[in-house]
Amino acid sequence: MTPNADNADKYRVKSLDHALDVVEALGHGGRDGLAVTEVATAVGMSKSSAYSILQTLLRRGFVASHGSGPTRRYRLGLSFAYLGDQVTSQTGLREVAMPYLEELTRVAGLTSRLAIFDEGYAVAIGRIDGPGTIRIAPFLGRRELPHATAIGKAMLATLGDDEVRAIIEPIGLLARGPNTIVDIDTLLRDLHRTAERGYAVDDEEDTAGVVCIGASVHDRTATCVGAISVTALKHEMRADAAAEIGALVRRYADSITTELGGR
Amino acid sequence: MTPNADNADKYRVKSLDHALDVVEALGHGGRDGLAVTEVATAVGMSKSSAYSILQTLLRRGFVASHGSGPTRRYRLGLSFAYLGDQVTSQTGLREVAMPYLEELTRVAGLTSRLAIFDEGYAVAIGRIDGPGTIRIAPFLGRRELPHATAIGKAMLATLGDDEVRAIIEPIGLLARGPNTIVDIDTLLRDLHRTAERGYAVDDEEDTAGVVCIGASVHDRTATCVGAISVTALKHEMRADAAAEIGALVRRYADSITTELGGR
DNA sequence: AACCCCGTTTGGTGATACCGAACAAGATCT
DNA sequence: AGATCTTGTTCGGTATCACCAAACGGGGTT
Repeated sequence: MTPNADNADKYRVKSLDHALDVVEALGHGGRDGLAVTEVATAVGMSKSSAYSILQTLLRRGFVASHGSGPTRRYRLGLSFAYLGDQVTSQTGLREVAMPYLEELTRVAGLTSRLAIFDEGYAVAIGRIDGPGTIRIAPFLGRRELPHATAIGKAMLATLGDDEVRAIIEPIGLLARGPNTIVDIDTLLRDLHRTAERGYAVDDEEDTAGVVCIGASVHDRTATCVGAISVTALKHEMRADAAAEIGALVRRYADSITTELGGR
Repeated sequence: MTPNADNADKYRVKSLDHALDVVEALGHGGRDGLAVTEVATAVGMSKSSAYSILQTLLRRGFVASHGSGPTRRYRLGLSFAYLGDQVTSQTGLREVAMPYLEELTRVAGLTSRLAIFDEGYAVAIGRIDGPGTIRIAPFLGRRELPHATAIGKAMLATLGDDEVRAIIEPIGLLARGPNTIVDIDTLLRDLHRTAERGYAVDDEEDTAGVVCIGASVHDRTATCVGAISVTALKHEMRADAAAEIGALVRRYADSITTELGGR
């Protein structure tokens, strides 16, 4: 028995893993949720197993359901809203930064975001939507590539070359947009320029047609604890406006840093 | 065997229930998280079981850990930030309402919130913090009593008396603050007045020293889909200011309703 | 009205979740 | 600095239970 024994199952609770599959499936399920059979096929398990898992999550408020009988559908419940808020609030950074983000969005007229580092990736923990009708980069909590985003490069630029290499090495320089930097030396040069001028620029490096400008935030020990950024469509931001916006973003980042007692 | 057979275990995945206990414990764990033993005692299970659950959640990004050896501590991971954002975004209401909330907070100088109905309770799904240093009612996703909050009463006031009774009956009129309405007839009178003037007032009914003013939001079928509110300390809001703020909140709620094509 | 589809229920069994106890490695105290 | 205590981590066995296949029943659709 135990034919291959990857050792990957050590301290793994299989049924919990299955339940997490269900949760993630529901997370991608969209507005009207998923039916039991859809969940079962999505995670590759039997209908009745999916049913039991859904019932358990339902009783605990982790999923909600509407409809009954053959029209019944399940989606994630409000418990996740509560826990997600707890997580993003646990970083005291968010409480301090959000008022500045609101002002930045109002002044610049652009969607702004707040992100932290998580195992080498940039993860947004706060967002203020701009007046535009289209929603750009709307996700919180999703890992984003550090070398392809303004928010990631702003944070990388605060580190030494060897630290950057150590972070990038396991992730790799994947091409995401038309201008993604896929060469480590080019990236390091870009980061040096970023450090000099005080703000990072993502010019269609992550998504075609989208430009971002970001700047880092520091705590009282002068270490980088996060970054803020604004996002715009390419045609909204002309080349000469970038420097102006960059200075603005940098100014707000510095204000947050100051309130944290940092730099 | 099966000595009492409550029938409560039907379609219950016990190990998943245990894992949810762990998640909730971590949710209340605060900034620096919980140690394995703390988790085990909090949920009432063995150390090794808690360890396996934590390891499984860790590998999936649902918890994060820092430290190692005897100083290792666990807290909820950023997956919850992502899923929580998904949940609150699934209600299209949030995307429409948040820009108005931002403006309302700026104009009124007070923390404002957006809430929906969830099985008779009011649940906040969006928030813009005001300039004050103290954080009032900061939670998202937590169920709040409908009869004791401005946001809840604003929604109740859009219903008929019998519907209100049907909602209140299973919940009860629990006393929360100094002025909580604990009598159903008094509540109904308050709701009638709320409907007439267009905004609800919570004058220390939920929390001592805190007053809230809320107004309901409607969709194109004229049914109430949620409510917004502002929160202030009692000494910040004089009696004559309430009517002014009430009209303001009501105006912003109407703007959201209009953008939804409603009323 | 008949068909079909899908949510719900049931029962059995092989896998496994849980526990108790031992091991190891920092932290704390003297 | 050394001893001791506390706490995270590992391991093995067994009663439990998570999973599946198949059957049931009720809406929705044609």
